Amino acid sequence: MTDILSGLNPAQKEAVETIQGPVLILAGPGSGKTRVITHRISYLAKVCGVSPRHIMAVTFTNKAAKEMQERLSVLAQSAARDITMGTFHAICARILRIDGKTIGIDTGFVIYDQDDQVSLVKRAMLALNLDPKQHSPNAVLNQISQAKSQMLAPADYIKLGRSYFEELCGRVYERYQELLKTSNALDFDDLLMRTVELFRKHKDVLDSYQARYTHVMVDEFQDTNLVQYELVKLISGKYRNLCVVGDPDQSIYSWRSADLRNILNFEKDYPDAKTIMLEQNYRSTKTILDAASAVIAANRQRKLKQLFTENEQGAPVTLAEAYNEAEEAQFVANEIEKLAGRGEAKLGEIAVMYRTNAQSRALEEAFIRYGTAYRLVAGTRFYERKEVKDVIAYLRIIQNPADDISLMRIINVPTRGIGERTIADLSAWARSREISIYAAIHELAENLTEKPLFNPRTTKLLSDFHGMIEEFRKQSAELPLLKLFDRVINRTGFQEYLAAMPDGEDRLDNVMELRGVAQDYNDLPPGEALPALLEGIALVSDVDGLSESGDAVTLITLHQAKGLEFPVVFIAGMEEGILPHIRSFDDPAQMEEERRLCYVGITRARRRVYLVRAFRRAMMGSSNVNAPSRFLKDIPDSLTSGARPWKAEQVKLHRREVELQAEPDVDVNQELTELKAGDAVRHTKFGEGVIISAHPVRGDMEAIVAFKDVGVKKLLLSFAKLEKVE
DNA sequence: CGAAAGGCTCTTTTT
DNA sequence: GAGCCTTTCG
Repeated sequence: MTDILSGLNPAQKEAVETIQGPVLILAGPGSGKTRVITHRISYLAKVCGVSPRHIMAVTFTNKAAKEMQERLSVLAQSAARDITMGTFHAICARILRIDGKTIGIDTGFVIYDQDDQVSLVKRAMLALNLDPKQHSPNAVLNQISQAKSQMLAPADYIKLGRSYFEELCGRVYERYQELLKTSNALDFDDLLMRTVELFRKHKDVLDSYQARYTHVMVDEFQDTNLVQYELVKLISGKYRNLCVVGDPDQSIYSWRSADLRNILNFEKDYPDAKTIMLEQNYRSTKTILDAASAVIAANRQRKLKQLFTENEQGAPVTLAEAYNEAEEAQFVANEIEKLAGRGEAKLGEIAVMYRTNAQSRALEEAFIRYGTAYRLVAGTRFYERKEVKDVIAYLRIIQNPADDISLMRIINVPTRGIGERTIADLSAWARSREISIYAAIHELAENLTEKPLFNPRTTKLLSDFHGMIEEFRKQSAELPLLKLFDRVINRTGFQEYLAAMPDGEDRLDNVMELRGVAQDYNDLPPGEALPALLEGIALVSDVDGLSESGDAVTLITLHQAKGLEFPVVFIAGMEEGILPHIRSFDDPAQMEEERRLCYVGITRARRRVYLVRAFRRAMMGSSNVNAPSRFLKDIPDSLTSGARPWKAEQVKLHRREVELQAEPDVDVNQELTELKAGDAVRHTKFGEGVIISAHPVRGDMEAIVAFKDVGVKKLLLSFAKLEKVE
């Protein structure tokens, strides 16, 4: 047991040993937080003899939960598995599967993701004769989600409604909940809110959970919302051994209703709480820590910490600038090649971080050109692909035919002659009777309606579809999951349908990848495998797929990077409008969050940080000139090296230099590079024109040319037969 | 009804 | 630049 405490500093030791009552651990970046949590659990189990069954540990991602479980090597595997560990959403889903029926939730419920939620909002709006083009369904959904995060039922929300928009959202919210109910579905917020509802309405259920969980721990507490806080208050209510760990400076999810007040007010809610500060950083060099501190120091909403490190000074933070995002990416790829070449860092030790997902594209292209291995952290993007979602929709319908959103997705995919008109009529009819669409089809197919709603042809089509789904449903109880999966792919004609598409092979690959995911569940009994698979899919997070294996550069958003660390970190897009993001400009609170985001990024690094910016950046088609990020100016010169300050002239000079550089792996045809903006040219087919712009692309030159007769064209100069005209 | 083509909006971040 | 929706034609 001494080994559990050995190697910990006094603050860490205190955090591990304080197991009675409420505890707030304020853990700066790199302060050994994860270590403290795992040691604390080990300590509880091994030293204090607390049964793992009585411990709950809430993590921010599934990956964090899995890793923690692995790190609990002091404990036997089976003991580690007995600990309730996972994200709030996963834990709540488990609770509702077991006890949800007490508040009227069917155990077979499906979980709606963002995509499904938007579709559902649209349906709700259409049903209310509201135009989804007038009010963005996304904005409405946002309001609904906010309401749910404050545990406001539609009626409560409507009462509060002040503006016209809020009144509208209230009505949509009401209908939205009705649709969820008929679809036997819960959205992400429901998982949390309805668990609270369960506990509040059914004291006996709450009692049983309270009796079980003598010790509750919550990681990343700064990113919890009010419902989540309420949840842990309830669950830990009997024993009050609640330990929350977090860092207000790393709170970056307010847009998801995370509420900084949770952590700032914890001591008020629990006056007897013990607060422990972990202030020694073991991760970063002194320089990196100083730079990060300089950035965060400008925030007003803070709980002050005195971070320090005994690590060496280390290299200065490298500042770099590029003309545009392509050049920025090239700089990053080039620099990584140098680092790897010098043996300074392996590819797997390097991460490139950015504010928006769209920024990954240019970086990927550069890495492809350089032949640099990389992995893009975007696991859920895979599940967002059409073909993947379609197959999932079939699987969901099999488990839960009431799922209208999934049904609408696939009722005519692949096309089977059930058109828009039919679907509209069907859905209106179902709504008028307050039954699900599938239930309506069922009645048609079984001839349960008094008078025929559709012509014989349509009725036949619908009843064929019904027969097929019924067949699947019967098989799902008998067949192993993979067999069922294959049956669905074949019987629906999905395979041929994809094969016939232009990019069919890729899409088929994706479906096969999904099959690979299903394989993990294949050993479960037929009745259990499908629900388990669907729940697994619904609750994955992006970083969950991030594997340690393979030597590759990690491309990751700043949000996803929270909780991770890398020896070398690049942050790309250090520009006004990107980081800080333009949407935060008019709101000081949001601006502070951008600052925290920057802070999180810098503090991920152990040895080296590069902050890179582009002078010009293409966004949503058009190209903008961006000023350097204000955060760069907060880092003292003494900590940095590289380009500064930025002047337009310098950028232009730099640009010229880079243009003169040959591409790294391909020789650009000298003749091609001689064509430049303003040159008059002649094309064999398009006739005469003028070059508007020319820039290098993958060892080639791409030119935008305005032709006299045929208008503006984009051409690759190696292919296009362009002749210079004097 | 279905395929193809053109026009439109959107992108912050995600369990 | 891309996915989604609408329009148009067969």
